[in-house]
Amino acid sequence: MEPIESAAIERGERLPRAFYAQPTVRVARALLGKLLVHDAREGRTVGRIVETEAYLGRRDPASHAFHGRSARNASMFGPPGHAYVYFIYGMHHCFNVVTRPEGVGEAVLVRALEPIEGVELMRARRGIRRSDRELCNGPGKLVQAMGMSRADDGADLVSGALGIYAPVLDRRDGRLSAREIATSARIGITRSADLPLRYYVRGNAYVSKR
DNA sequence: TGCCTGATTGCCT
DNA sequence: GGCAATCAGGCAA
Repeated sequence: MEPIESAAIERGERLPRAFYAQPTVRVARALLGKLLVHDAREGRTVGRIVETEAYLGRRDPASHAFHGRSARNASMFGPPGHAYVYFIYGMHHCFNVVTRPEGVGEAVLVRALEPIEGVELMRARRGIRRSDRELCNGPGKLVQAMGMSRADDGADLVSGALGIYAPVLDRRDGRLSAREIATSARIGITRSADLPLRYYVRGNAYVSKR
């Protein structure tokens, strides 16, 4: 993946609904290198997705959807291309992208971003003394830095203030080659802890854990 | 660098 | 009642 040249990485096309409806593992890998953009009242923040995890719904014991639909996970069962934002550990939120057709209940957790634009706004939200590397290198951190909240649960990523774009870096539109993507077990779970469903950009300094 | 722990609250096989 | 897809800070080495 190309390094950050400046704050001026050009946004390309916004990802269409069909992108999110694909198999969850494919979406989790394809999201690496894409730009998450949030236009908030205070300003725009943009981060390049460098780490994701796939959660495979009712066939995955580690997924919130494993035991079926509930009030908390309802948006996970909704149409693809919407956000699933949940509250965890009494103080943090995590941001997921809903995949597959409505009713299936699968999603991709976004675990880390490389800050691209609005870095000072991110720093203000996260605490002034933080290095760039500490702004978005974890699922709770990036939600805070991007100014997202539980209010974004269910938000449509295809239209609205929160969206994902394919950057115009080169002819590949930010797509990564297979060898640029590393795979590991998912972080912080106890069930199905051995499954290799975490994906991250190999060698990228903004990933949450090596 | 890496391990351990406290904080804090919504939700429930 | 117990646990959870986390984070930050403290301490030892």
